[in-house]
Amino acid sequence: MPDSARRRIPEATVARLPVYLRILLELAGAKATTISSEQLAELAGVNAAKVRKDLSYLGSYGTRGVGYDVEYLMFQMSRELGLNQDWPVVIVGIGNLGAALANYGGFSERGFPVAALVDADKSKVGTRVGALTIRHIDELPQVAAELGAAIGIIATPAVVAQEVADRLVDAGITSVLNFAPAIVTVPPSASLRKVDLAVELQILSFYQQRRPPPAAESGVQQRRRARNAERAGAKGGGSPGDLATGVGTS
Amino acid sequence: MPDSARRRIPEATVARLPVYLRILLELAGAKATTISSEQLAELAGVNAAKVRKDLSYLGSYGTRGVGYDVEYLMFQMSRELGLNQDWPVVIVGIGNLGAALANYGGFSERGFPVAALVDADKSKVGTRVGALTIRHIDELPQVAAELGAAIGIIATPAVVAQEVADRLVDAGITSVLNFAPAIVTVPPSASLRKVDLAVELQILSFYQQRRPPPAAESGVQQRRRARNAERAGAKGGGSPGDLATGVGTS
DNA sequence: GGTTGTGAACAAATTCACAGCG
DNA sequence: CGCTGTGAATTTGTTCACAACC
Repeated sequence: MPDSARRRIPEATVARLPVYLRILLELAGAKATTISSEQLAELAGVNAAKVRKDLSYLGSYGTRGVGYDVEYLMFQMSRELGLNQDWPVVIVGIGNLGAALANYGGFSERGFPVAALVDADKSKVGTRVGALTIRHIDELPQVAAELGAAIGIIATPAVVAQEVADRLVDAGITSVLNFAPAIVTVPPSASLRKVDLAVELQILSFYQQRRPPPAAESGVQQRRRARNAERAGAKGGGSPGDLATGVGTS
Repeated sequence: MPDSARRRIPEATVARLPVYLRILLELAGAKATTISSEQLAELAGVNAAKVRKDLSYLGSYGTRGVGYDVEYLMFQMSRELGLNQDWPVVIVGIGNLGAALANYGGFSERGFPVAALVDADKSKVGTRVGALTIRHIDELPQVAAELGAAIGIIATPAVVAQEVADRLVDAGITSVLNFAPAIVTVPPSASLRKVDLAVELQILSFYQQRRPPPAAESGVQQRRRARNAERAGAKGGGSPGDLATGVGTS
């Protein structure tokens, strides 16, 4: 199959690719060279058929009887996800959450350097958080342009979330991650995702009282408890016996 | 339809109920007495048919030709979600994120008081964060028992996330919200949800380069740009023009 | 033998469209 | 007339199961 001629990748698959990628990264660090769909499924907490279907949307990058080459799969997946380049991020609203996100190393590590902090509160402007100085939200267009930022994070109170989203879009930002507990919309030309912490707890509350959920969201296979599935060896330089501590179960 | 005889509520619906509930809360604060599925859909950023289907799983609480009674719907929904009572929460891992979550008022406000903070780092134990003193993770069973905590939040580094989950479950906690970028599993008797911040950004990165996503996750209707969809009419006592923009909130 | 890639079966979720009721 | 509640149609996502291939 040539490099082109690819189907449109389903949304559900797109949401899982980053999880696979993180696992591949760990595998590569553990010197694994290949991995089977069965093993990857185990580590990702999903079904093996799903892994194969998901990966097939990227192309036919596996080898029958062998599995997938870890490095090559990582490369293709990163490319598909657009993670060859860094995507600088602007955080709007430097309260508790905004400041924590600014200090959170996990973003830069994974290719999303926090490049600017912005707030509407003039008493905060000029203050430093980590290595960055907070700037005023009115400067958003300049700030975004300077950095070539494409992603904005909203960590403001709910009441101003929509206004902030509008200003982000006006400043040329096309991807928005909203942490404010409010419904926010962006034009079709931009993308939006949201994380509502209290909503997550409320969902848990529902299942707290009744039976547990059907299958625990996007992860967790009940049979075969993954448990110490950490360090996944696979055949490669690494110690060859320790993959998943229970891969070929059941 | 009597009070019993209810279908099993689909997972996708459960995930949206808290969003509706938040909107109803704002509406009630703005003195709205009734709301139609059309208006609620607008405010929630979803399709009206979906709202009606979702609400129908709770029972037949609407009035044809009129809409839903805001207070009554709130009551039924809270009951269904198990939000009549508070659910004390234990946060494990008081780093940047854990501390921010501890200080985040949004949890207590919505019925999830942060009741205890726990960390493995002895130099942190005894330290205060807000009104709480950090305790050692070895005390988890006692802490959980003291508070009757049912929900645990994992805000630790990825490597210890599974171990922490195990200890939470052993301590009698049956709902876990995982912020660590690692796959964690819990026994079928417990529930699990996860929030992976970097994964969210990576998903956005995918849509950044290509066309925008099919319909922007669980919100946003492209047609009828919600925008100033604020003020959801609704016949009620309150000044009928001021609903959103700063609903009852503080 | 082992493992992928995928068509086909199945299941879940969404949307349509309209009867039924206030 | 307006709006709910819901069967039916459609779309999306998951899982099975097996031929193809290394």
